Amino acid sequence: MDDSGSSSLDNLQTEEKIFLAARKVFIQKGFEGASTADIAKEAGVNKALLNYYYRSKENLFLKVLHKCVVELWEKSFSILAQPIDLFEKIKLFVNQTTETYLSDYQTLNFILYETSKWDNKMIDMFKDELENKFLPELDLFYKQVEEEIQKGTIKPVDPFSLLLDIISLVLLPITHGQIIIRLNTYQNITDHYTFLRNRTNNIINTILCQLKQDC
Amino acid sequence: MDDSGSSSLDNLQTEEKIFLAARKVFIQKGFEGASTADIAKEAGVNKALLNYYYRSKENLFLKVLHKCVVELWEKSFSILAQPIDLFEKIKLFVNQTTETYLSDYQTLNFILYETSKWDNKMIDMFKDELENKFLPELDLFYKQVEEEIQKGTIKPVDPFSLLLDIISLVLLPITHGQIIIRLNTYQNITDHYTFLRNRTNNIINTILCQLKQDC
DNA sequence: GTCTATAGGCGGATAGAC
DNA sequence: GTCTATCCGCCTATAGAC
Repeated sequence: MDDSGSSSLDNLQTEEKIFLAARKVFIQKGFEGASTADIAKEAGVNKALLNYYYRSKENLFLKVLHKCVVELWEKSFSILAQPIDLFEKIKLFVNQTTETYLSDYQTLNFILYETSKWDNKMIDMFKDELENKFLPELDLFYKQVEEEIQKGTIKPVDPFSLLLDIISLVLLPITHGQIIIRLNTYQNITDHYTFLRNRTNNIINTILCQLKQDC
Repeated sequence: MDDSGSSSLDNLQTEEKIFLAARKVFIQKGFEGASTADIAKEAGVNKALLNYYYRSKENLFLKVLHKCVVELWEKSFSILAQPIDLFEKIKLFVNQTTETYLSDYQTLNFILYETSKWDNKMIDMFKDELENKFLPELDLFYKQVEEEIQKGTIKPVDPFSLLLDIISLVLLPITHGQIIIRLNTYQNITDHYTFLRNRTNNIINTILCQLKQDC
C-alpha cells in the first residue's frame, strides 16, 4: 500500500526539478527561444534526463503551458463563478488578478503569447477544462449579470462585453507594462507596481460606472 | 540629377523584396521562430542576399520592428495629438485603431510581444521617435484632458489612466481574440470581426460614461 | 535513473565564382 | 548583385555504459 519508497521519491524530485526549471526558462524565453540545454542547466541535471522523463521538448512545453493556464484560472478567473454579490465579485477579481500577476507579468505574457498561436493540438489539450470547467464557470457569471439586469439592479449590458471590459482593463497594462510605462510623461512614476496597484480603483470605478443606475 | 539608373532600381527592388518578406515571416513566427531560410524563400531570393543587404538577421529584424512601430503610431496613436474635440477624438481613435488592426491582429501582437522584451538596444533604436514625436504628441493629449477638466466639461480623471483605459479596451480583445473568442458561450458568434466592430460602441460608451458630467 | 558520447539536422554567416 | 558551396556552432534526441 505504501509506494513511497526512496527510489520513487528521488524520481519525483528529479522530474519536478526539471518541470520547475522548464517552467522558469520557457516563461523567460518562450518555446522557440528556450533550449533543452538551458533547462537542464537550470535544473542542475543532465540534458538526457529531459527526454527520459518528458520524451520531447514540445511535450514538456505543453505540460508547462497547461499547468500555467490552469493555475491562471484557479487563482483568478474562478472568482467569477463564486456565489457572491456582483459588485463585490468584480472588485475581488480586479484586485486579486492585479495582485497575482503584477509581480509575475512574464507568466501572464507567456500564457497569452503562446496560446495566441493555438493550433488543434493545443485546443485538444484544453478540451476537458474548457468544456467541464472554464466555460461552465463563465456561464454562471453571464447568468448572474442577466439576473441583475432583470432585477433592475444594473443597467442592461452585454455580459460577454462586460467580461471583456474587465479582462482588458486589468490584463493589458500588466502584460505590456514595460512599454506602456514609457508613455507616461504625465507623472513621474517612482514605482510602476504602486501605480498599477492604485489604478485598480480607477478600473473598478470605470466598470461600475457603466453598471450602476445612478452613475 | 537623375540617380534612378536601372541598376539602382533593381537594388531597391531586391532590398525591398527581402524587407517585405522578412516583415511577413517575423510577424507570423516571431524573431526566434523565423529563420533566414524562411525569409529568403518567401522573398524568392538567395539566402546570402539577406546578409549582403542587411548584415545580420538581428539587424533586419530591428529594421522591421522599427517600421511596424512607427506605422502603428502614424496609423493610430497620432490621432491623439490632432486638434479636435476630445469626445470626437476618442471615438475616432477607437474606431480607427479597431479597423486597422482587426484584420491584422498578428502585426499588433508581434509589436507588443517583441517590444515587451525591450533591452537597451531596442530602447536606443526608438530614442529619437520617443523624445521628438511619441511623447510630445501624448503630452498634447494629456494637456487637452486637463483643459477640459478645468473648463468643467468632463469629470476630473487622471489623463494617463484614461489613456490606459482606452488602449486596454481596444487592443487586448484584438491581440488575444483567438483565445478570448473561445470564452464566449453567451452568444453564437458567426464572425468575430463583426462582433468586435460592433463592440467599439460599447467601448466608447464605457469611456465617455466616466467622463461626462451627466452620466 | 543517470551519465557520456554522438548522431543528424538546422541555424546564421561568409568565401569566392560568375 | 547574385549565386553555389561550405563552415561551424547549436539544436534535439537517442544509444549505450554504468
